[in-house]
Amino acid sequence: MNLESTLTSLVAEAVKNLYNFEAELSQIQIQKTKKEFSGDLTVVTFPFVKAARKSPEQAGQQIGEYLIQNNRIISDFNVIKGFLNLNISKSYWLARLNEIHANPAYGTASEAGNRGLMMIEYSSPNTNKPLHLGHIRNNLLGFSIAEIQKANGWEVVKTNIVNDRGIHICKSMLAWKLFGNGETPQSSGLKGDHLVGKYYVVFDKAYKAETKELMEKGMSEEEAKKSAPLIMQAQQMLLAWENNDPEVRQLWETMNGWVYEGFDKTYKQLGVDFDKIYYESETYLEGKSEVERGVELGVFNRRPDTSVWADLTAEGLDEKLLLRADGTSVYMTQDIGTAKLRYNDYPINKMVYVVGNEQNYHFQVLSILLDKLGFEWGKSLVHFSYGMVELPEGKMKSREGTVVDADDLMEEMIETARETSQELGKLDNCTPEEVEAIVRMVGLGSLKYFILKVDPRKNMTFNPKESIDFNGNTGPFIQYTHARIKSVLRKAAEMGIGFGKLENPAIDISEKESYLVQLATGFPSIVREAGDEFSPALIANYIYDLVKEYNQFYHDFSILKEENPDVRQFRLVLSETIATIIKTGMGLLGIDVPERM
RNA sequence: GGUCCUGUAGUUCAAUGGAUAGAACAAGUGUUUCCUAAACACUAGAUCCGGGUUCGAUUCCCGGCGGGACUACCA
Repeated sequence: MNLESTLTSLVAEAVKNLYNFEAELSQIQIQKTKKEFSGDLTVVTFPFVKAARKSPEQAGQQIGEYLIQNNRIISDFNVIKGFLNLNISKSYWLARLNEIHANPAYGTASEAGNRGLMMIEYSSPNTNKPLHLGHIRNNLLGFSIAEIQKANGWEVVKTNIVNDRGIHICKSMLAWKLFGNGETPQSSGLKGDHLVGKYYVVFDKAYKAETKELMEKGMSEEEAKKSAPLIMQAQQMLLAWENNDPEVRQLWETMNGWVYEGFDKTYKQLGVDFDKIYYESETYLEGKSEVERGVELGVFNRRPDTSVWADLTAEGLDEKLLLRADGTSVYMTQDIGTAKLRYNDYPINKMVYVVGNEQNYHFQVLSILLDKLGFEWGKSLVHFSYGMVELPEGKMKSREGTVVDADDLMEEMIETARETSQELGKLDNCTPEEVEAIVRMVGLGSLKYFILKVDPRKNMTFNPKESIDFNGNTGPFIQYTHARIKSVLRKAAEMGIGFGKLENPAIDISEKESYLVQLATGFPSIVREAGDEFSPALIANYIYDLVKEYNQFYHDFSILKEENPDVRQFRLVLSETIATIIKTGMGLLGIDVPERM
């Protein structure tokens, strides 16, 4: 039983005995004492003053006295208005520190997978262009949430649905065929996804030129866009693809293959991975047959022009198209099919989609449609919706070339980390391999932390210059603290100073130190909360707090020179504990922490 | 028009309904015989507006105003 719940029942008991009042557990609020006040934990006594018929101060005083008489953990208390501040005994904190220190998996669930199977879809790229900054947020959030849910006892299947078919890839294919001169990743030296993306841009330019020309001949913009030769050829290509035209299929396989090679490198650099990849080309037919089934069930209806619609006006939404008049499927159709296949493949207890908030409506509809089709899990799917990433100059627009490319950005972050550590002479004693590994961890850590510390729902501004900062609430600041602690511990080992279980409960530790232990004891509940709320930001900000507190206390403190061996041992144990929490916590964010830097 | 998200220092971000709304960046000044100064300390500045619920509201509810997304026979 943890301290909070012990105290909660104690307070309930106190209130009952003192005032003959049966408090509900939710009325008893235990919180960390604010830094400016003396004490470790605070009981809010406002809810009891009515029943007690006492002033808040008197009630606090009485409850405090009761607690101190009936419990050895509490050593002292003070009352300010309706707040009863409790001091927890030092020996309690020492005992807790021993417990935490002895558990290398501290903060993560002891039994893996006992809560069921959670499938988490994230990334979900189109194959016509490389990944950009927006995908980075998606990938980092998806991966981190998966790690956090694992730590909370879920079995997790990470999945990716690749949009490998459709008009977009046909545009790239057509442009490559017409203007590519047989260029390949090998011949051009371009990464595969970048090469295919290049031809997507080529298409767009040529297409624009065509529509402009048509408009100059007096055609309306809408008409011109529809009848430009290039777009018509692309549509024909899509049709040929659906009809299994061997030549088109061959080109499609080749170009998608290039893209996958490129994506693999990006994913690897970013440190994310998947357990199962679905391809839309393999799932979209399933969606069509599900929609047909819906028509037979009478939950969808077919119009005279043979297109199929779902009427969602009863749910306060509009009507939604599911199959076009020509029988081809739309995005929604495919998602229905993919969902069904997934549930056939895995015994899923919870399905999570990590997809941007521009698709909130889509998932609202998907949930209802699956429910209408009779899937009992339809209603309970989770759309983990996150906000857009904007640049200081505004939104990213591919047309205006303001998109930040994922590969370039990662490379830039690593280079900056390299330059900074060179300037500071930090890595002079390291081998080239070590340097490489460290600057990579730091550069990527900086990027990842910057993105994950923000509430996912909010749109965020990414400033490439400011993000490459190594001070303040940043990844490198946390990594640095970890490295520094490790350095002290190495030194201790060299000096032959051992430290294990703390035996002497009588040593005098300061308020600050017991506060640090207290913060450390809060780690598991933070992990749990982050799981419940799907919030990596919670963990990020907790670790920053911990690190900041630790630095304030130890920045000029010579642990190894401490004369009293018991105190020295305590500080080493505390430091190592904090290093472990940093490592575990950052691990949940997908961020590596170096042993030295 | 409709649905959903969002509004906190100059900027980027915090705050289970609780105490004097926290950090960081940016500016200035200090602190290294020491384990790593990529650090630490000190100095100013903010809850969009109006109601309601409550002992108590940045938080919950209602109404404005501002920002964003969606509302495609695109994916």
